[in-house]
Amino acid sequence: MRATAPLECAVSTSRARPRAGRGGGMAEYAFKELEPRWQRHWDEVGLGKADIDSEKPKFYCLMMFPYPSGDLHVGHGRNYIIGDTLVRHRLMKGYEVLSPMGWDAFGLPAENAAIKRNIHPAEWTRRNIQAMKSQFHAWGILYDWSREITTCDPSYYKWTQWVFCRLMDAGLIYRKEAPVNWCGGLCQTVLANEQVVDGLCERCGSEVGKRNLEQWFCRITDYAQRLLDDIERLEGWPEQVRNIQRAHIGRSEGAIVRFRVAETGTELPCYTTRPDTLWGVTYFCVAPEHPVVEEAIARAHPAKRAEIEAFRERVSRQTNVEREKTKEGVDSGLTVINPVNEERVPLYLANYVLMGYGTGAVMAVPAHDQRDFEFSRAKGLPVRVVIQDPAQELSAERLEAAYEGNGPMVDSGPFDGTPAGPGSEGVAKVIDWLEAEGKGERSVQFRLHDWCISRQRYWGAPVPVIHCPACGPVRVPDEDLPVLLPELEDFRPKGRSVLESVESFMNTSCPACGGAARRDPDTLDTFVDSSWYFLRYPNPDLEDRPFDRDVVARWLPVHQYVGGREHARGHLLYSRFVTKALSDLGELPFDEPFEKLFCQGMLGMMSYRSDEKGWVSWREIQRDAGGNPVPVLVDGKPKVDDKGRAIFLHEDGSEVRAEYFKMSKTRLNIVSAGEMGETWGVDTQRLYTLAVGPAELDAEWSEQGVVGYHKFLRRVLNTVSELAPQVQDAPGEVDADALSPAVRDLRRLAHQTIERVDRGLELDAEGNFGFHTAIASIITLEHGFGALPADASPADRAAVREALELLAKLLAPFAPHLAEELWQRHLGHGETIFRSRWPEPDPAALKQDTVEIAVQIQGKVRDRVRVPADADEATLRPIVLEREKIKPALEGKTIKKFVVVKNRLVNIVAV
RNA sequence: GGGCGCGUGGUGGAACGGGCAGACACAGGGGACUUAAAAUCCCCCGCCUUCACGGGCAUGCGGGUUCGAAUCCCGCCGCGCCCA
Repeated sequence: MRATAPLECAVSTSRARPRAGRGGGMAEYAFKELEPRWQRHWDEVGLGKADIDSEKPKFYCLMMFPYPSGDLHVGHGRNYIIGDTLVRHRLMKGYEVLSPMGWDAFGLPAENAAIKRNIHPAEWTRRNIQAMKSQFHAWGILYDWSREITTCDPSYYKWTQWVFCRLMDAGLIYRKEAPVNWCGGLCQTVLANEQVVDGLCERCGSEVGKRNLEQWFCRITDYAQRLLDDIERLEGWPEQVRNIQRAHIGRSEGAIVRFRVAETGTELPCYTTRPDTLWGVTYFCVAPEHPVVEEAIARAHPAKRAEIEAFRERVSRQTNVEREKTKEGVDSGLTVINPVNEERVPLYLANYVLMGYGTGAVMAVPAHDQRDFEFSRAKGLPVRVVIQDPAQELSAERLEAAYEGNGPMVDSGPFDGTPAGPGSEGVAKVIDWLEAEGKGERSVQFRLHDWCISRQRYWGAPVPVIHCPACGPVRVPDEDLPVLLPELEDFRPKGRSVLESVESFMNTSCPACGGAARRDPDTLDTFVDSSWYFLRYPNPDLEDRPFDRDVVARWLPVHQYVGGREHARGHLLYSRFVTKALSDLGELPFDEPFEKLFCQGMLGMMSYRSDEKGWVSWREIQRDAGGNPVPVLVDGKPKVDDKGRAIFLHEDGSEVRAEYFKMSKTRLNIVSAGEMGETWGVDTQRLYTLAVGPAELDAEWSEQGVVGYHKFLRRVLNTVSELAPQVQDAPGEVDADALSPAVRDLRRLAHQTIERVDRGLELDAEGNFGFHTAIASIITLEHGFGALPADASPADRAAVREALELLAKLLAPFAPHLAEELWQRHLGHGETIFRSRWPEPDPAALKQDTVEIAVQIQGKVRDRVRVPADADEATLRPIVLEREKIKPALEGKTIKKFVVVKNRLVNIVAV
């Protein structure tokens, strides 16, 4: 693309501006000095403080609060840098901004780390909070620290317990014995499904087994339909996260069909989404844990009995993932009667049937379900086709895979010929018929399970319940909250609840009858802590309530939530649920917590590994002058290993292979936040973090890239420090009509940049920000400045001054320290730039007299021509047709069409 | 296997509702300044072709709609994510 116009005048081509050399007045970019200086200044003027009673429009910007886990690397920074960029932009736009921060300080990571280091979790947590807080400060992130929340603080978890009590009052809390994921390794505790990855513990990597425990559950399934329906309202959420939630809730429609055991008459209700295939049932499966298995054992011959028991025992040790993969089963010896045709089919125990889903019993239709098909082939069970493929005749003998498509029903009694298939009319008709015949009924099922909220660990909020021998479980009265977590020396897991062995904690009296009673020894899942924390920030000091209804009504739902995609199922779903439950209880006047959500991608970096040394630091790799790793060459080509990974040289001469990963300590591919700030400054980090690529995508951190943005900031400083003194005495108002052409161009560019930056700082239609394009446009603006002639007119000086101020303001959300330095030190303002007014583009400044348009013939660009702005066909036609590149090409042809796209192009169609 | 999404230079990526493809940056090349280096500044940089002016081909591949397609539609191929 060509430059807008060749600029003859001195201002606005960089070429014309003599750059000062060393000692020639070039300002030193002393980021180490100026960054802390302005951070102190912002503290002093209380820039991060929110006035909760302000009348101004409000912006509640929330960044997911972290586990206080220790050192931060630049990859961690992305979340907070994105949030703070928005915060500073909205501040300048005149919003009252609430930007709080806190600590998700309870939970396994804190406890495991504390055990490993042999210090108390409270102390470990306190230190980490200290370290992280000062890092946030050093990053220049504005928080209202007077609203800081720490979930392990009794003044906070008192209200977490209060939330539990409200849910309990609402009948949403219950106890049940349930097989739960049990980490037998370091954690020694129950894990949520989200914490089990590929059958291994997410935290410690140990194998996860099964255990039956009496647990506290929360009836989130009561809200499944609403949680699903209201996803439609979350228009400010990424579509991907909405999809994950829809899938996780997993609504399906079908029927419960009443099968029964032929030998004993026991009812075996079974849920199916495909009642149209009922006539194709050739066997029946139950989970090995199903109660009916006891009947089978009781009636079986001894050999059979042993087989069943062995199978059940073996499956009990399998993880759910294994169970779904392997598809094993054993005949129970019993048979089951299919209510639609009174046929008797064999009853199997199958490992892939899980007790937790539906009724733990499934009908098997090998012809129309692939899983059943595979199982039937393995066991030699019959196959019966009951839906015909309209494309080709299916027969049970020749079938090579289940047919799961649509077609007419066959061999299905009264339904022969009915169109059937997933979600078809046949399904609906069969359900109506089942209901009419009393053989079953319509049913909606969800994949979502109730939320297990109890943990057998120490580092959590105690469950505020007292077990009384006379009254049963009684919740602790509100006035007795909090139930304090006792201070323990030894809090290591011992295979049961840690608190159970603390007699002084356990022994208490029943709040109902006053008799001797025992406390509940479990602690709450940390997802409970974080399911309501956003309600506390606007009123963190309330002592008699968790939040003030009127205050949260004014400030919530959170206007912009920023955080990682990994919380799509857990935290975000639980927060939505708790908000709805509290809303139903009349505690809240809204039922969705987060209006808009943005999920940033992760930052990664090349990591290097050798066979002998394992992972090595990226710092130890040999590099060329440009800072690029030197590839090992074989026959002049870069050497790669069998997986195509490039080979480089370690500083000791050994070969290492490169692989890209998200930043992690184990792979040594991290850049620590502190080191980054030391070397390049936090403005450089902030700018690079946002410029490196679209914020919603993962991106690769590179040292060379960092340097590029550092140089840009230095260039900005030079430009402003050189030009500002020359326009100090310029008139305050810009006389737009008196500008030289070059300055007019500069002014137009500056005002265009306002539009571009504003656009990048608002969510677009796809739910993404455009930080990187906003920064690109600021760079373009900087390129637009040139040297100012000594005899420049007052009007030109005023416009250059305006453009310099715009440059500083537009840069402010991204590189706040440097922008403040430019604003106060170089442009001579007495108050922080963040209390100056964010600029509005001037429509007059944006206007152009002439524009360059493309001239196409048959859709191919043949010429470019400068024409008056907004010219119509009548004006353009004579200009274009006389062009020396166009005229000959149309010789002897008739123009059939003359398409004009205003200010962009004309397209001539001629034959 | 199902659902969703994505394929643009050496690289990350721009292209606002179909309208000049490659903004901006990194990497690379050349030059200025300098005793030299660093720093800084300037120029070039999709592919092919041409001494040059220019021309041809280009947004994974093949079709279609349109005056005009990276963008819309259909079919392939490849990748990613989520759920199995």
